[in-house]
Amino acid sequence: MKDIANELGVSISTVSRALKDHYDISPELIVKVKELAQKWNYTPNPFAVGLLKQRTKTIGVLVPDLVTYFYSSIISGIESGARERGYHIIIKSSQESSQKAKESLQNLLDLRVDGLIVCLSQDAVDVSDFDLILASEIPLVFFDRVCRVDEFSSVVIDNVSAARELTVHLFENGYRRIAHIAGPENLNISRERIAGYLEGLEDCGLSFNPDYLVHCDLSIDQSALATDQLLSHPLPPDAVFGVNDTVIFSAMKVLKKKGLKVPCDVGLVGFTDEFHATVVEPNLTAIAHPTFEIGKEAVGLLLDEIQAETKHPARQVALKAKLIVRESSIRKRGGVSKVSFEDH
Amino acid sequence: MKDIANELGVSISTVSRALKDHYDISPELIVKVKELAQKWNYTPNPFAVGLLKQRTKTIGVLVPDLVTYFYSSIISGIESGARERGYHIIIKSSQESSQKAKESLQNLLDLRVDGLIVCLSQDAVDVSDFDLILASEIPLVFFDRVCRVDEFSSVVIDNVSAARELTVHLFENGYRRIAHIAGPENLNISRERIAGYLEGLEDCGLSFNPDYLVHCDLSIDQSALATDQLLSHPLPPDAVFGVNDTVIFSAMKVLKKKGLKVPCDVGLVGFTDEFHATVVEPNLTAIAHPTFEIGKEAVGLLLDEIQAETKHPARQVALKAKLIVRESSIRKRGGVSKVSFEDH
DNA sequence: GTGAAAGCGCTAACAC
DNA sequence: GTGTTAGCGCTTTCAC
Repeated sequence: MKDIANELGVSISTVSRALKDHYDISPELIVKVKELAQKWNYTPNPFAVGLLKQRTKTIGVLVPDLVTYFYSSIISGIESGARERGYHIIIKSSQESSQKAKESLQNLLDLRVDGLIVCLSQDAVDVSDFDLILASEIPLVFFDRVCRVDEFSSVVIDNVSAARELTVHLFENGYRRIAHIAGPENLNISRERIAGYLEGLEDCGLSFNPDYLVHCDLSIDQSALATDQLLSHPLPPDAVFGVNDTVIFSAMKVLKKKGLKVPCDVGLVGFTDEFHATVVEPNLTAIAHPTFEIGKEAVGLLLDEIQAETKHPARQVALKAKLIVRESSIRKRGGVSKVSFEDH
Repeated sequence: MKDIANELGVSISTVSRALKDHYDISPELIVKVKELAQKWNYTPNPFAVGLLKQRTKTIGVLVPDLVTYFYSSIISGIESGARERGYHIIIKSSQESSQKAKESLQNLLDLRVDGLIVCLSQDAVDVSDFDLILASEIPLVFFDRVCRVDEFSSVVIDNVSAARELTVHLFENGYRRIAHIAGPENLNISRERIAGYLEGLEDCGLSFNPDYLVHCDLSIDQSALATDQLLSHPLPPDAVFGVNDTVIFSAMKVLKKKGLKVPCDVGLVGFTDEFHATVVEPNLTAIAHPTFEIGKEAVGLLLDEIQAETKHPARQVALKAKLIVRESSIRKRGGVSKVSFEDH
């Protein structure tokens, strides 16, 4: 910029104004300045601008894990939305640890991002970490695993009604002993899906058997253990509804190993994203998350808050999740399993 | 910082020095300053530092797509390596378009990142976009899909020997008409895997049949078409080696739909990452990419270049890829298919 | 051992 | 219409 000013024999501020089409700079000068800027491919130094304006056009994204399809596709939505509105994203993974989450959050604050999009880590119990954010007045939007929804905006899916729908779906397909492998109780997604499961049972006139509700920490190993536990029951369940992907795939492996057939002996449904569900055999009946949209919506809410003149109240957006019926919950005509046979 | 100086009745520069344990600041002062900084949770403004030092502790990552496991797991490796060394990552997706890649690259340069990690988009033909980077002297490391390896460092796997190994593996399992669905020829990965395929055929004393080498653009639809084309051959192949994940999964679906059994009628192998391969049925024999390590290695090379006093020459790291033998290429004992039967 | 001052690149209020 | 100046937050040379 200085060079341009020198070259054209004008002052730096004139150049600055010319570059932003300020109303009272002579048109010829504007053209000349812009040509030169182009030629020397000048781009404004974001640090200088950031220092001056206290904004960075950058948003921080904190997810529990980068590898899982669920998160990577949400990130894809975030990236796409951010790009459209001229923002950049800095990504951090908490690796499901609230300790690392805290550090990353601090990092992002230190970097002076304009806003944050966060999904809680699995072990997030003490959510007071977010006091810091509240104090700093940096807009934050949670997605999926949320907390303090009165204070921060969030994007979720309607877990309760989706879980209810899944449960009723299993009932309608002849399953009567419907079990649920739930996630950690500190997470809203676990609690809400349990609630929906219970509502679903009630809708169907089934009584709740506490033995059929087991918890696990969402790891492959623990899910396998949970499945084992269910199967070792004197009257084992004839259907399992899993809180998420990992749990369901793990359960499926255990069932196969024991020689139990899905959907014949045991029906299987879960919350999952679109990709995996169609790759396993049998294809999985599941609540499909609109992952890309979750990302888009989250970044939309966030940028609205960032660009708002006055402080927004927290908003909560619940996206519609869809039950996709595939093979794992539909007993083939005439293919009544021994388990369900005993039952009828 | 100003507040701390005022509070303690010293100058700003003293505070600055105290915070970095400068040798000739009195120890008591250092303690006091640090306490206050802690209390008011002061963190240096990265814009001010960036402006002054012309470095940002930020690296830009440009990938063809964020959703695919291959890329998301590499990003995970990058994030992890960057975190360890105190760097942050800004992520951009080119969505496989070289036009978008160019824009993103420009964005990242504008942001004054300290370095770049890039994987070419599928249609990258004109690699002169990178002249810009060379001119700007910002370190750049390519991974997987690379170009201009004399000018930029890169992290790849040894595609030629891996493809060769795959081909020989098929031969050893009784397959004789081995086809290859290749990717776009502008990509090094396609060319190298074709080369390995040809070497493998030669090793086995098989002659190369040009009909058995088809190209596709890596999309699901085109892979399906390519598979159809191979199957419609008067003497269709008894094994298919696919250039990557998508191609193989697509081929598998087509084969299933036509009622052909894998591995019995047609053997199937490919280049893939670890997750999907064990989820499909039959499990896929494949060259496993050490994705996390690719990311780690790339960020390692990059940070070495960033932190080097003098300009490094470009380095090329080739990681060992491993053949993981699973079900899709092993004919069951006695289970000779009609196709292979004709052949023997 | 500590302070004053310049300057990193840019903008905007205020001059003229 | 255009130039001058102050200042965003910080580091560092030079002075004392």
